[in-house]
Amino acid sequence: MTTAAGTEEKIKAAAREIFLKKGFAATRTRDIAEHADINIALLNYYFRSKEKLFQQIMMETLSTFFGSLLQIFMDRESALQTKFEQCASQYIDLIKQQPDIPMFILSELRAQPEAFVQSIAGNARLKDLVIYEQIVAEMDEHQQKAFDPVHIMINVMSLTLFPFVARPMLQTIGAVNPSEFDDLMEKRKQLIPQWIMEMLK
Amino acid sequence: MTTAAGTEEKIKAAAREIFLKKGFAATRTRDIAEHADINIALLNYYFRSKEKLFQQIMMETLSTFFGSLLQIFMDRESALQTKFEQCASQYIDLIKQQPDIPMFILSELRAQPEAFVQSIAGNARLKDLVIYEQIVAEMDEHQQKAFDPVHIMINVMSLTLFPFVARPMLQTIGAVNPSEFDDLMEKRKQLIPQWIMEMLK
DNA sequence: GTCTATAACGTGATAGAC
DNA sequence: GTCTATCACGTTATAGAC
Repeated sequence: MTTAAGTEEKIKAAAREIFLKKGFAATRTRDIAEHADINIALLNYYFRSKEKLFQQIMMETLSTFFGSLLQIFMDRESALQTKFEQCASQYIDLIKQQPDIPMFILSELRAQPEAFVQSIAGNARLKDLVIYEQIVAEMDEHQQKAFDPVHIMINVMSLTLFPFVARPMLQTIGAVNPSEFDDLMEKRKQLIPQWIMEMLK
Repeated sequence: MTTAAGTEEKIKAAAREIFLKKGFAATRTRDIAEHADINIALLNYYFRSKEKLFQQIMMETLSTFFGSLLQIFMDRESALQTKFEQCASQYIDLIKQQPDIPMFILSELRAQPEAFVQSIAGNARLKDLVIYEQIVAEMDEHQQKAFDPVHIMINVMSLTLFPFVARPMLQTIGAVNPSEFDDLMEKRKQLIPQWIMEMLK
């Protein structure tokens, strides 16, 4: 019952790093074990199987990814533009620290269509969010009803997350070089809210 | 030497479908063979190895994906807004037919950082494109120099491609339901160019 | 709890008959 | 060209000693 100093967490840290980088199928338990300075037997002792370990990592990652966002979206006090600013700023900071998160979630969610549905949703549907009401109100005020408000939500996510997801491609086609990518994203913290507000007018 | 009626193409079609859906690591040659109604031996007879087959699929996919785009971007006759319209329209049509293309390219490009560099780039760097010049000119005209023109290129791609990439996630969080997704993307053919032009003012 | 050794299995690839 | 049968290997998972 007595767990050696942080062994379990050490394994999880290694698993997180490798799963996030290579995805479930391309990851070998050997790599995780080696990276955590233990052996495969111990990995299975703690987590029973590669699959179980993966699910745990996935759940925690989803929680990190959606958790902070949900608070912003449900705040009844803050103005709409403030929400967009917080959202862009917070996401860009989070993903700078763990750049593989978006790609990981998107690609593993594609592979396992239904496995994680209840862990994400279950609670809130998009149209129940405070931010969604605010978008609708803002569009009404400008007699702007030319399109579905869902586009706005999609755009916030697109403009924020896509650059991280597409980073290898963007570098390959020479759109950005590695050193200036961070500055570019820093600047987008300010630009994205502006662009989005403009779309509502 | 005599190839049986379309066997090679039949295998490639099956490989394309499965590789695009599951990626290299998660795909088994057995699945491809079964799907093509042949056996593994024949697959290796034609393509020597899983890796070789994959590379062929990848090259063709990259060519499909970037080929048509490059023509639009290099056209000296068409106006900037026209380019954005063509780009959004053409891409959305293309990806509607093969919805897995963007995710496939992005995730496999991450896995194989340098393998396909020369096949994509080699020819044109972003800043040599006609469209890039036009964006710079348009921003000058509006005394709009508040940000790097590269943001605009990134935004076109983000707004167009991200919804496809994030489709499983968007459905999971109840942002869109499967039946209305196509309509949403159809509408974006018109919206994206408008949004982008607005950003330049 | 942690290790070594090994079992059990799945996968990519080939040999050889037709 | 296409098949069946099989090999060779890598991987996950477990048994059992410490």
